[in-house]
Amino acid sequence: MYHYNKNTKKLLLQLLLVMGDEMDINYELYKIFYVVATTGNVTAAAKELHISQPAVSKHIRNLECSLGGPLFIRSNQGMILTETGRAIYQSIKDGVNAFSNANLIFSDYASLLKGTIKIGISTSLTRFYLLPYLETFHKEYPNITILIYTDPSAMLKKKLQTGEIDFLIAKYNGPDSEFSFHPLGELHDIFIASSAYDSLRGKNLTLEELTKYPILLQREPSTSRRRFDAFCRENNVSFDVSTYIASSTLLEDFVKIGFGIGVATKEYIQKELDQGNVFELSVMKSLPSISFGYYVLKDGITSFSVKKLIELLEKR
Amino acid sequence: MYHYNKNTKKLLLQLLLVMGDEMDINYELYKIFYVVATTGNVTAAAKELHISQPAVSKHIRNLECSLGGPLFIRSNQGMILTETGRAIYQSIKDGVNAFSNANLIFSDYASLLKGTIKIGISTSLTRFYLLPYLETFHKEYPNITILIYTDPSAMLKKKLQTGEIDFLIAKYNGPDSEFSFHPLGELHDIFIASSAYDSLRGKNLTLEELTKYPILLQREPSTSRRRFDAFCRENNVSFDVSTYIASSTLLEDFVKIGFGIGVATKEYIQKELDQGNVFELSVMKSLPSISFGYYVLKDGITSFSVKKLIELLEKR
DNA sequence: CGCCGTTACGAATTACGTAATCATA
DNA sequence: TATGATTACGTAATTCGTAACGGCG
Repeated sequence: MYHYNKNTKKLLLQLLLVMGDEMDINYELYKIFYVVATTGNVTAAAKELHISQPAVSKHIRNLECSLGGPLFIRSNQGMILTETGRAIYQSIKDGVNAFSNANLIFSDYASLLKGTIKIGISTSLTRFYLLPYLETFHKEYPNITILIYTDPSAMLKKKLQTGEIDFLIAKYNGPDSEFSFHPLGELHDIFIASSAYDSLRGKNLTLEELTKYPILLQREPSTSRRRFDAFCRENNVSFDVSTYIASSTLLEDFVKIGFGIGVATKEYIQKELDQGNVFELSVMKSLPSISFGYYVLKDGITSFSVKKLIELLEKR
Repeated sequence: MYHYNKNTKKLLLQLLLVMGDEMDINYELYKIFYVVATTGNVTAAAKELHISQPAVSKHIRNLECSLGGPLFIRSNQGMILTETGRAIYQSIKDGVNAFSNANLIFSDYASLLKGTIKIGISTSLTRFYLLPYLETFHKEYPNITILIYTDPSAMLKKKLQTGEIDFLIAKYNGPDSEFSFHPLGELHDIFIASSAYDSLRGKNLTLEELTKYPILLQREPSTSRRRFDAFCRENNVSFDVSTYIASSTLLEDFVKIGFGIGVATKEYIQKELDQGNVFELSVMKSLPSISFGYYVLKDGITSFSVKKLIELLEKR
């Protein structure tokens, strides 16, 4: 009744392996089985599967041969499950549902109903640049989890390498072999002072003149610091750095109470400038502007949600 | 990065159907995905799947194309699941397990660790014939459920037609279009009497002589009764049927208390004969013997367990 | 150079659909 | 005769494996 002329090779393998993982049966056949079992009808199943009736018939036969026994009782009224067929039906249904579920989950991710974005970015850049984008993004995709990592940029690059974060927003740091950089904007370092230095307000100063005043810099060996040092060397000036400050907000505070002249990123302290707590010194040779943007791994495989957020960032 | 050059036709269909049942993805690809995800390694997966490395690689690519997004991050160290890949992994694992489970269940049935046998058979035939076989069978396959249906044979044949029972053990009833009959043995109807008729013991009687005595027959319009009537017609004798008895055991009881001469199947009452409660009358013209055996539907699709039991019955 | 994944391509298999066949109500 | 399953068979598509390639430590 059953023609075991097929799968001879596979059956041999199976025998040689002495009960393999039972994964050797073509899963497509289970799909066909499921549809035929639920419809009880090869014709209807064929329609549902978008293949011809004989194809379905043959698939069922193949499954029965692969397993080694009948699953359906054929009649001119349709296909009725045998006892064995009924016995395996539930498991196969479970399998089909599980696969459908996998599909749905994938769809959730693809349609941004689910997902996680891990961003490496400094708090300053977050406040100045990222926050409004996150607000927009979160409004549209409220179920995407966003994680912000604020380690120093050197560590963030390591995390980007290892995949701990999806991408990194930071200042441009020269060409790189394993990351690709995409600019998003420009930052400008400026000299700032408080009312204690009101005499300097409005004056167009030279760098030499500035060196007469105490300068406040960030302590941390950041790229900003290195750039400032390079700037000084290039212009043959040397500042009397009175104090190194740990954080940029603290630096603002020191400037405000008149401790000295600070070097800060204009965009980060725009609010302070607007409020008049500090003012920008007019210097003839301005500090070089620096580009910031996002870094991603060069292979560029990113999740749907990351793609979408980056798309949003690049839109403007 | 992804080449959507494949499945164009299927994708079109999917679009036209506006979110189909999500069954359109080749389930084989899920199997491949599962193995690659668990091994984290295309090479190892290829070995496990008994196909070549490039084949696995291409399958994974096809799955990613079918779904519409990446599932793995490729590296020269192996394959790492993306967030989305991790998200669907569990469901796919569930599906694979469900299908494996279906396989195991099938194996249980094929190896007779599970199963049900529904037999139609009279109580007499059960006691006389079937019981020892069932004992043997049950000893070897204790987990097979055996159900005995003892309706009249006409109803049992209907149940066999509808599939309510797997096969039917009964006396031969002439050729049949939808059942096939396989003989298992012979039954012999005899005339019996108790000590009240001791005068007849040892005598070689003619049928005419027998007609002088009251005859006890089964009331129910069984095939046995019809055969007996036919026998009488053929031999031009007419019995004075004093009493019709409902059941064969009751008939024995009536014979035992000397109510008359009974017609019974020798094999069924062998114990009574051995115990000397009743004796067989020696009649010159003996009642015709009748074959009994099992009936199955002509298409002959039976479960593993039914096959095995029938095999046992036919062995001797 | 070895490991691992991908691409290319020709050969073999398979899956498919059309048409014909069978069986039953 | 109509419905539904199976068989036959030629075609078309897919799958597979071999070989070659590319990146990385």
